[in-house]
Amino acid sequence: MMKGNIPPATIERLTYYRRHLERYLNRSASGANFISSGELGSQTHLSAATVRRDLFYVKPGGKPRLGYDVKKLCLTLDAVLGLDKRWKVVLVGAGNLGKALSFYQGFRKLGFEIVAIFDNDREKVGRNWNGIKVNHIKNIAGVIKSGKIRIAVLAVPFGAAQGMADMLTKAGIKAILNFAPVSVAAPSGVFVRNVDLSTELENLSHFLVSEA
Amino acid sequence: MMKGNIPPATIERLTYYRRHLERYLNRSASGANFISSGELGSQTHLSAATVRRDLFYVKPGGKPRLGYDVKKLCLTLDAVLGLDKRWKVVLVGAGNLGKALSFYQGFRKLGFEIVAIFDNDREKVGRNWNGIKVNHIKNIAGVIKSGKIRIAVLAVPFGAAQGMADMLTKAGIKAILNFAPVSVAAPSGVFVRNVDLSTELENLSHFLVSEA
DNA sequence: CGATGTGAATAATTTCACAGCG
DNA sequence: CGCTGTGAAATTATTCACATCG
Repeated sequence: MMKGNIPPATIERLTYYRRHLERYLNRSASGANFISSGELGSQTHLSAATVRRDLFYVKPGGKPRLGYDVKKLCLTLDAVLGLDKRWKVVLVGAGNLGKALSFYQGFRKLGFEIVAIFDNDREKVGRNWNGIKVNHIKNIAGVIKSGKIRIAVLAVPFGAAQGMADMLTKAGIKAILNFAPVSVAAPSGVFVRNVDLSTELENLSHFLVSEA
Repeated sequence: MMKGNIPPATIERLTYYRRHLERYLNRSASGANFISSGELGSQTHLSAATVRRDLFYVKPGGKPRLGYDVKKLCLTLDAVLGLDKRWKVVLVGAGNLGKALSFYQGFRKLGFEIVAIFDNDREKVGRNWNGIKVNHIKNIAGVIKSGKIRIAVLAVPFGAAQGMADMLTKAGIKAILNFAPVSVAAPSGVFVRNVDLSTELENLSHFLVSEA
């Protein structure tokens, strides 16, 4: 791999580019198909300069007057984003959000497969969601270790998040996507990404009150 | 209001601070209760310098040797973030994600109330979720206008997102939280926030492949 | 003192602008 | 030509460091 260091802001946009390029691939099965930084920018609502600067980090091999070979660019982005592999994922928390995530089609298409779901509520244990049985949390370390699973999605309440994150890292998890409304900490070497749905709404209301 | 211009990165963190302060408020009902930038920083996994710089934008009125009056700080943040008001929200898309969002407790607590849910699937129209009947999409403009609703949450598939966003802005929506895996555009004066669950996972896999 | 508030320094990100290639 | 690739400039964000206040 060894890709130098790509800024986080760029990584985030690379995933957008990849998704929009997918449409291109689907539309024309024909051989050579090129896209310019300007076109990709207008599709993603970003400037051509931003697109070129971002792609610069991954050595996209664009051609003057033509742009980027879409198929080749996708392969390059997949390698950078780790989408050329399949990833087993455990989901912790079988509430409404956990359920939505377990049924979310987008994950599997990108190579992320939820292989186990855990909760501490005996009421929920044993239910079958999208082909996966909800398992009791006490079994999680065993499943992670025997399956050599490195990615976890956390969809548990505020108070339970940090404790679960600790349990996950102890069991060998290396990357956590946390949906609890509290940012969780992890030892270095473990990557945590916090997504807070309420925060996102608050951004909107701040915009509305700062207008006028 | 008129708060000067607060950087987007700071706004995002202000919402975190607010959430963590909530715990403080709940724990001690006693009168004066102060928190320092250092304490707040260690709770949120940020540096004291970042906390002070962020709060600087909202004139928090901290006291040397003591820190910030928690109750007063909450009120200040609420005003900046628009949490001292109640916001009516429409939800578009009654799939699994839409369902999780409609049952999500966090929104209502912050003053965001989902008052209507829309879908174009006749199969789903009429169902009752958390006290709200799923309505047909054809009625959305009327509901938005008569309710003077300004915030919408979009949880529809890729292909439907931009069209729906256009319909929403035409009906008077001023802020959109978009969960579709495509960023949508809107005229200036309308604020769009894109949240892509797949993107978040891709950040994790990039981290895992860039290690080693 | 030990905390805030805040200029100033540093770092990161975005944007510009243009040489050079096919 | 019209595009990429890429230094350099501009902007934005973070961190430092310290005067100041209760």
